[in-house]
Amino acid sequence: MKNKDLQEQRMRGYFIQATREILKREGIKAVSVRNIAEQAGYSFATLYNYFRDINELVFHSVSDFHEECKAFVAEHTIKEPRGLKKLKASILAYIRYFTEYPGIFELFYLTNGGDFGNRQQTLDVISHSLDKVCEAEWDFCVGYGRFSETEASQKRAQLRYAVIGMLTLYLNRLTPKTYTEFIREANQLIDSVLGQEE
Amino acid sequence: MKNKDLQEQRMRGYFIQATREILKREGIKAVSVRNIAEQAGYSFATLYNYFRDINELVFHSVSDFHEECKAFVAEHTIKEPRGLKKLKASILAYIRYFTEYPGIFELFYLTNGGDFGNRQQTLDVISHSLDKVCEAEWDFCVGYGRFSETEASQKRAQLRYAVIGMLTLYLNRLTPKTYTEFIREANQLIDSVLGQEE
DNA sequence: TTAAAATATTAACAATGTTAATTAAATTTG
DNA sequence: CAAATTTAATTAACATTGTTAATATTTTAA
Repeated sequence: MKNKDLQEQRMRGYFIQATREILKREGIKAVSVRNIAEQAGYSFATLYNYFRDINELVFHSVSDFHEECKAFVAEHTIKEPRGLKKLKASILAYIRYFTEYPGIFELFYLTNGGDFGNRQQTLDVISHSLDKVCEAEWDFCVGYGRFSETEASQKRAQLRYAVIGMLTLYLNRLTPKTYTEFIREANQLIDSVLGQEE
Repeated sequence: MKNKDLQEQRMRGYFIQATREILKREGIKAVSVRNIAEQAGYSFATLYNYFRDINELVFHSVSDFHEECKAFVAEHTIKEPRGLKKLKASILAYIRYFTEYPGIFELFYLTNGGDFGNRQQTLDVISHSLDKVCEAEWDFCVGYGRFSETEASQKRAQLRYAVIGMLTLYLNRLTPKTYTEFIREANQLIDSVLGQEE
């Protein structure tokens, strides 16, 4: 029965891939059972043979996007010198990823997910998304004494929450009104938490 | 034609009131044209004689809830000594208001409002909601030299964003998992930003 | 090749927001 | 005060949503 599993996985993959594309391209409001199925090349009812409901499908994408985000940040900070500089650049790249794909931010933080499949695992991925992305750099900074352990953990928490708050207000409430202004505000915030590099 | 206006305002009031009640009681997912109309005692189509669409109705509640929130905070911090103590208590009360009425948090920060009526005004009310609630206490702290102007504005920004981020993760992503834990985390965050009271 | 099982599709339902057509109410006018 | 007209409220209808039940089709087994 190996073929069976393989085929089933393939089928699931088609729907997952379709969902990812729609999410990234048009955001969550464009995701519908019929939309996904069409993009996958099947009838909308077929979807229910492979997924319990549309939420399972949507939230399955979370881990994938988290990996993509990590790669995005790594790529855009590769030539930064390790330490505070790279830490700050990573946070800015994280912010930039979500401004480029606001639909993914919506999925991660704003979508009402009272009822999604892998619950706890998915929730954890989301909640510590920024922490994970910056993990190595935090360790590095603590390693060479830039921050104490408790200092680091305080600042990490401040940034974890503040970055989500900033993105929420900007992407969802248009505050600040322009991207330039928003990025300036983000820089100020990060500087004021991490301290100016000297 | 004074009666006309009066009657129209009354009618609008019935629908607005109904919307407020549903939002507070059951959150935004329970808000529907037919639901509102039933609670208001009219047919669902009547609603369209007084509001362009359901969004106008929903977002009209924002200012009201902001006032209510301010009153809530004032009431719950009335016996705190002015200054840092009262500032911190105000932020905690603000947080508590939204944990008691998560539907209102959803309305303020999480609902996709690409298209609501009084746009800019409503957006500003939301974005500076915490700032407004704490305005007097910030001024007081700056007044007696506890913080410099720039210090205050940095910390104010940090808290503005971080509080929204915390509430988002707690109410929408169940992190931390318990209310007790969440409040502990909130206290830590506020202390680490404002500095311990000595 | 035919019988059985698995899988995909169409049809149907309930709920959503919104608009058009229709009925009821209020107001103005003779 | 009664009839005509304007205003307001309701019912009907449509397009979209997620989901399930009933069919049609394809694949597998004998």
